[in-house]
Amino acid sequence: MFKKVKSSVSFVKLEEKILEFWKAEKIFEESLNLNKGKEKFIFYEGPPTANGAPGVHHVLSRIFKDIFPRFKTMKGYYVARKAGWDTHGLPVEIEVEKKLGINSKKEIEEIGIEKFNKLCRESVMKYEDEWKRMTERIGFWIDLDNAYFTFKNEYIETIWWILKSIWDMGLLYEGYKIVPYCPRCGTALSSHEVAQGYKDVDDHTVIVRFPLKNQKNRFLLVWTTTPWTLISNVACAINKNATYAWVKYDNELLLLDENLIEDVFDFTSDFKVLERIKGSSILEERYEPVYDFAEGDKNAFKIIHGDYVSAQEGTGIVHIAPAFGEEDMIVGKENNLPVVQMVDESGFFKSNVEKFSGMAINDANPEIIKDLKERKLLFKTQKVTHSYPFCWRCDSRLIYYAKKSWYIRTSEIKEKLLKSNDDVNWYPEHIKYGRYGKWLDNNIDWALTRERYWGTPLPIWQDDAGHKICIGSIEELKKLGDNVPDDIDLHKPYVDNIKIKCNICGSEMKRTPEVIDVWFDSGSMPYAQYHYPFENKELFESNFPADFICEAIDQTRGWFYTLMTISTILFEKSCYKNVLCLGLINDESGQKMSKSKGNIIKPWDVLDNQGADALRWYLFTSVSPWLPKNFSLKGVDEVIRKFLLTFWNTYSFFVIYANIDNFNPSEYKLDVKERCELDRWIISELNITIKRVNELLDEFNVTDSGRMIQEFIDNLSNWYVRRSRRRFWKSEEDSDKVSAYLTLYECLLNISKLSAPYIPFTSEEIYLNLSSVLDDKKKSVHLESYPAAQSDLIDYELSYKMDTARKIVGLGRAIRSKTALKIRQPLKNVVIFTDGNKKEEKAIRHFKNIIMEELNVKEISFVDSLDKLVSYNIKPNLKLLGAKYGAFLPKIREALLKENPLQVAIKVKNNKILAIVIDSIQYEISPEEILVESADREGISVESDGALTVGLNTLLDEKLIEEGFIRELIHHIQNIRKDAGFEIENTIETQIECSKEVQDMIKNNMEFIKKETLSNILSFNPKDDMYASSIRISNENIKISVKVVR
RNA sequence: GGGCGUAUAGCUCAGAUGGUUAGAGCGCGUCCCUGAUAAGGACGAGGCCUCUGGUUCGAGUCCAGAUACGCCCA
Repeated sequence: MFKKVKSSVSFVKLEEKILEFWKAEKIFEESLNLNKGKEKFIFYEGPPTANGAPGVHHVLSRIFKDIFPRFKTMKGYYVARKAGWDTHGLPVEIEVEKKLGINSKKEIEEIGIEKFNKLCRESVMKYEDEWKRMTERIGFWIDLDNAYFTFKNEYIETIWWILKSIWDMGLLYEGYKIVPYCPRCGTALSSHEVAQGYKDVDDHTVIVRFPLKNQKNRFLLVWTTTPWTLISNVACAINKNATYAWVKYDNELLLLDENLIEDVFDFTSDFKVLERIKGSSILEERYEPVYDFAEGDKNAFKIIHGDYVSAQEGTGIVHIAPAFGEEDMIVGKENNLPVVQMVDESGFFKSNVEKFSGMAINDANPEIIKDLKERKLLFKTQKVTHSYPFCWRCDSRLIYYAKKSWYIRTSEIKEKLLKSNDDVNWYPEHIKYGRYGKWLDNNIDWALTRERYWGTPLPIWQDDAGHKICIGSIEELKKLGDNVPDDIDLHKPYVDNIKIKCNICGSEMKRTPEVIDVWFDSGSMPYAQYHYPFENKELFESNFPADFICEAIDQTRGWFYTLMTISTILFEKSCYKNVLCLGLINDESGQKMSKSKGNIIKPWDVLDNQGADALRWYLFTSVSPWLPKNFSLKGVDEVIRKFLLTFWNTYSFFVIYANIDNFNPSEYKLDVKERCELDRWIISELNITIKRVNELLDEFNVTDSGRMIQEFIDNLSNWYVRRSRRRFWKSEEDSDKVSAYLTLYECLLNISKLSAPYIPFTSEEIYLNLSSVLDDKKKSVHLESYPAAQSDLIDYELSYKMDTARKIVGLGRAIRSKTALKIRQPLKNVVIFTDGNKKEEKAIRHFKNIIMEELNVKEISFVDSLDKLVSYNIKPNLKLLGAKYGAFLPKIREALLKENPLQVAIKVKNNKILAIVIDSIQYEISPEEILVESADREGISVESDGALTVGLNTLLDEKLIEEGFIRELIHHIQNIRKDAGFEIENTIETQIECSKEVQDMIKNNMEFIKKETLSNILSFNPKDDMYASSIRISNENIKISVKVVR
């Protein structure tokens, strides 16, 4: 029979046992083999970095990456799941720097790149074990043994092939752009790093007077927060659509945005607006440079237009230094402005900046302000507080700095990218043309290179004459390069040692020193994971594009973008069709989890105490995946209590009774149509659930489908099983009992399959036990087919009827609660008013037995008018009538109270005017002047929900009281049995000591009591060897003794 | 500063296409029920559905604006 089930269960232990089972029986491998050769569902794993410990947010993405492959596998698809690891980049380098106790490029180069990169390689998989352990423990099925690693030669070779393709298309170029740069560390930072370091600081902003060329006493008022950048000034930007004003002040004419006059001249009233002009009218005007390092460039020092210039702050005239600002660089390019770079890579002014030569730029600000003041060019300085980025490692101010680096001309393929995006389904949808679409719309070229060490080297060699060649494979490198070792490691410094002879001029070409952005590594995974096109051509082609990818929402600008960009360049389409975005995880109070706040929840704390299924279910169902989650351990506990345990206990109930009855479901067959209505109802509910869950999962909707399963479990446990309990208890085996067993069995078995992708452990345990009696059982629930709904078993009308019956029961129980009449006390009847709703009435009649049983009443009846349930009191609205009739009010009141309350109430209800006659004079009383209160009729108590009203007859006669008393007595005997520790199936002897009256009542109900309490003997002679307990029912003292008999 | 999202009970969340009295779970209080259950049921307290305008016979829902928070980007 079934394996014995304890109702107390440790999910953590259970899961560990299942993990061993999966491993021993190679269930994952088998689930793959099962569908080999069948239609594929293609999943791409976005590679995590394993040089840090995994957090809860990693669990989140990994379980969402798990559930769909599991679901699709059960639907018969072949779902390959190749793991991958992101292994390059600054995070790895920083980890090693920390270990070495250094933090600058200079120190790295002193140690030697060879040694440094060796340490990087070693540190990359530092937390691999913990990642593997976590991955397995949460039940994420992925092929870790054949994972791709971005640092492997084969992987890099594919990237080289991609880069060469891009090079051949003419989309790879070297440019001069602005990067966030830490002068102390000598390196550009990634945007992610910059975002970490914003701080609010007080800065001096300055307004400087720029003299217009050949126009005496006319000045531009130019605003900047970084005076040191004035050294590199080459232009001033205005907005051509804005209106500017010439303001007379101190015998000079100053130009600024008309909307900012008040702000700028707030220190004086001694100014006068002379003229207003359109911005466009002064475009191209020349001015005298404040600092001239443009070396006579013809285009420098004029007024240009900048879209972004606004009247928000400053003067509406912005100084342009293309070397130190991205927007400056862009407008600089548009206007052919020179880039004047007067700052070296360590953040010091170069030697030819006479007055400030060798000065650190941040120290130079006061000096420059002083200089401007002396030269009478300073108009005003002001303090402002704004947020500014600092280096998160060394806390020095970052600068935006023009550097040479390599770019992919993605702006040129923007239209293609937009088209690729059109074909992608985003979850949630708004990302598609919102955050992501807008990002594509504003596409700028991809800054590809980093001047770092541990990364994929850019495969471009060049000579002094600027001739360049891009290498696309190891073979090509060996062919063209000098002395390339057979086992060349494609990383720095080895690859840097290779020289190539230029085929144009014959001189020596050296590799450009940069490595590439790690995001290019991960964006290349569709190809590089299979070493395409050098190997596995067919394998790649049959696994492209992906049906499904899933990562956190911050990847819109990361992996989601780089994947799509590379595939669009190579194949003119997106390499993924469906993408699910996940929200961030905060702590319980909505705070970001961070080390400094100490509010980090470690996955193991949850996994070791509450278990993986509880965590999975919590993350799946608590809130839509893309919304931020406030993680709460209490929430996980609630999952255990409300869902897992309810499921488990229903299952345990079934197994306990099936074992007692030796019931083997595989030996019976009973068509659902021949089962009783309650059974057909729950089977219908089951199929509705199966249908909806399938539909929702096809739309990648985990949350709603999970909630549906939970609701079904609740219905199964708290209505179906509760209603059916007696059917399982009864000793004879008839078709009703068989029907009950089969129905509950089918529900549980189906739910174990339906829930398998969500809670792979618990579902496995339940499935294995329940299916053990079947001929066509599978070795694991995960090798089963996913349940498909049988639409002929769905009966929506029955659902409606049951809902209605349950509504009545709810109202009836409310009345009992209100009137303090226990359910055990039988009542005469329940009376229902449906206000003419025939459908509702039909439903109630249909389930009247259930209603009567649940409410413990003898009869059920309907009334066609509410008056039969409720009586009315009417009262004059004294506030209104008083104002109207004043002293005559008492007479009105007297007359009103003589009226028939019911008829008045009906009039008021129908909004009709009531006419009353006092002393032959007719008075008209409007409905709002009368207050109607409904009250319970004598002996009847009501509750209503909308138009539906339920009344319970609360009058008790002697017979009902006796019956209630007996039920109460039985209840107590049952409790005493339980206290005495008897088994459920034990038969007992019961002895009762009580008054004569109670004895009479017991004698009247002897057989019933004996049957209910499984008492063979029931009499009034207590003995010493029995378990005894004294109770009190309705002021009667009763002593009950019990013992087991054979 | 820009883009996107979110805002409903103390907490976590539901509330197609506008339509009676805005719901559930947790927590709290008071009862009730219980021979699968660590459970279940009833009642109660607790809601300017963030705010301000607008559209409409009617707005939590649609529109505009504001505010706060989050994410992304400057």
